[in-house]
Amino acid sequence: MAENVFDTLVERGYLAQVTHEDEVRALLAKPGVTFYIGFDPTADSLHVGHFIQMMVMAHLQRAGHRPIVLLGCGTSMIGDPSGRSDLRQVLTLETILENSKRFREQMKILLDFDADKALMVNNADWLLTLNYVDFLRDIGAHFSVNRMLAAECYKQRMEKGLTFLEFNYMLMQAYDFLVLYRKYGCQMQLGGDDQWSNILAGVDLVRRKDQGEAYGMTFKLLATSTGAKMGKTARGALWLDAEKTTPFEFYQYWRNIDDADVINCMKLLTFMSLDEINAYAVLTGAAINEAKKRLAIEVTTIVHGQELADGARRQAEDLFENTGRSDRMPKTIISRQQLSDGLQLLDVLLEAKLIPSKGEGRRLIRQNGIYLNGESVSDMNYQLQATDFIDGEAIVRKGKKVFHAFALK
RNA sequence: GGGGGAGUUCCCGAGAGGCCAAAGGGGGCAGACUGUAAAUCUGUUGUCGACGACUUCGGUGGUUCGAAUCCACCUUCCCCCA
Repeated sequence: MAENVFDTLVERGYLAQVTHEDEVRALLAKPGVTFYIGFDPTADSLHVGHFIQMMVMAHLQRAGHRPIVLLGCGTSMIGDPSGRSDLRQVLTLETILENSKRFREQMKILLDFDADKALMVNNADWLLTLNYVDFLRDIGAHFSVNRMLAAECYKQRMEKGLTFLEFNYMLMQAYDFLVLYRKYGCQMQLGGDDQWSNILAGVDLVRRKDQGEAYGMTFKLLATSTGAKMGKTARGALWLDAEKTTPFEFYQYWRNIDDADVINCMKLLTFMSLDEINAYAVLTGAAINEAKKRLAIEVTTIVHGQELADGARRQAEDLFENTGRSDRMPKTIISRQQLSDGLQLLDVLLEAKLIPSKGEGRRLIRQNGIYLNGESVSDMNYQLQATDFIDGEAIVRKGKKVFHAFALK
């Protein structure tokens, strides 16, 4: 049954705001609509926030529409002030271009670029060569500063201060839409809900300049049931790059998600059918763990592929449900010579980066947070001994969830 | 261009010559309880050869027995006026 993809997006809970609900729904009923989402390459990897946007594009592409991924190398030179309380660090063009290469690769995770079924373009191609006066007369004339200042996205910045550089960001993004409309017949701009003001500006501009049929739509930002931003780890964002967030860490993030957020995440981050998801929604208590496992394997498979996802899942099972050791766990090699010379446990932990300092290590030991082969260590000056290596391996656990193997060579 | 204010530890934010490694909160980490969840409670949160020592309060110099606190210059940010 060919359902309207617009309804799918609504049902799965992506939708936040639409400029013209009825028209957009009618437009998306028939395949062939070209739409775009912009991504500013301000970091060297995409993260889960971008992943949601990619999921939306994938749903639309599967329904026969044509996505344009707009790499914002030009806009990154400015920095989007929307919803930010501080000035973005100014990046060099070199960094931006390097980042955009990675974005380009990661987009292929969910989008099919064969035979122009999806396009990828870069706004540096038209923004960097703009003539200032021409641009002001042609585009700037259509913007009301009064309206811009009233926009929600600048609220925070009205208190802390906003530079003219950043203030121009909205014009750049609006101009992007106009360019894509003219060049590719792109009719819709999508984005996270924080982009609503910028998207509206673009829709207005296309309508004013070309009397074009332009529409905009935003999607909810990934948030927990309590409203906090989701996708944060101790070391920053939850990245899609396996070098920055390992598949195991990635899997574990979803495996440990709040009960209240599992179903929502399934809808937003996997392609599981709503029927199937609803079957998980009835679970209560400890049974919800089944839903978390399913969520984790589904998302990890999409992002890292089946092989790595399975590896992550098995590592989790080995560590938490089975023996407490895994062939895949992080490992540090220790030589017999080092051991016989005398090895302080604290030094080794530091070396393996399980602790950032010895002070932290001592605190952990004092609070019973370090385990050697399953036994809590209480001696701060503990020296590793040959008997600690069972089958040539000593397993250290920090807290409940961080495992590390030390192998004797 | 003129005037005023501010930069403190991961973040917010107290401190106003010794009692300051610096209140309080948030966050983080660990423990208890659990279901690898949440909530709650407890402890902890600069570094090290650790009842001591060393390095931190935007930067550089200075005053002082002693400076996050006083002075000078520099720097960044904010506010008001133009």
